Amino acid sequence: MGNPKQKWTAEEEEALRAGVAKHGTGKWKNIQKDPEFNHFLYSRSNIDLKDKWRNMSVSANGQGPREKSRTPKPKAITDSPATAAPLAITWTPGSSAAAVVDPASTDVQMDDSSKCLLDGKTASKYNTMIYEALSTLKDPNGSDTSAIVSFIEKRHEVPQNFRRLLSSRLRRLVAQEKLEKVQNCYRLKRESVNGTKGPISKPKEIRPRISQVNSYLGGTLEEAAVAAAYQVAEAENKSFVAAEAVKEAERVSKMAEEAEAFLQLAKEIYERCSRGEVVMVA
DNA sequence: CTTAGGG
DNA sequence: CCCTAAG
Repeated sequence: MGNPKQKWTAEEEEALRAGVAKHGTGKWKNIQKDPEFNHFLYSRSNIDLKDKWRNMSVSANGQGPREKSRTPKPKAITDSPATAAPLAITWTPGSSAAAVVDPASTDVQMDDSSKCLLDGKTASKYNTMIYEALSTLKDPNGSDTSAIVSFIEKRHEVPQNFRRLLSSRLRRLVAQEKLEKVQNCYRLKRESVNGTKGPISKPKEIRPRISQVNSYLGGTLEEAAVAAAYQVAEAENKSFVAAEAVKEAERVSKMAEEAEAFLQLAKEIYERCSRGEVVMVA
């Protein structure tokens, strides 16, 4: 849950620079796959590397306009790592502008401003769709890409090339150990505090919330009806998930009861022993 | 599926 | 980060 925004760490940037130095510009997939860098870049895709390198380059150019001789993307393979892109930047979704961060400060901080509420929900719309599909399909062996695609297509508007996007997303989620891949099937994996700095995964509270039928404001009545149908389906899905959670809670509380009963038994045995009685335990 | 570039 | 167009 710590990666709706996924800020780049200093380690990742270093690995990217070293990777470019080793493989050259444009070999993003190789860099990502390289075992030497994969340790830092496993949660990034080749496309992410490309975007990041572009951002670092513009940042470097923007800072020192007077010195343009230092080309940040050398085609030639350089022996020495860390040739360019000295500054760290933060990527902003809405605009092409990038905020420059003080290079002196180690950006190993976390936003304690705690966007806890937005945290999980702000995740790429596609990730939540995937979780929705997997938690509903509940296939013990996992669901393959086709099953997931067809499920999502029933409730959300998706682009034409959605299948391709979906598979990339799935692969990345597997890499982040958020999902489990069996053969060609993907299964929902238990929430674990993975390598990325995620504080403590708070149990997501399940509250069926009636959201507005937006995105269809300017549409026809029919479109609104379709949207409403989607939301009904989604609500049903959520109540199903909620039911599962209740079952789990009941199971836990039953365990607690048994534990307490056992504790009572132990007490009694202790009492009788201290009175000198001989206690036989069957 | 991978890159490149625009949004 | 998402999307689209090409190899």
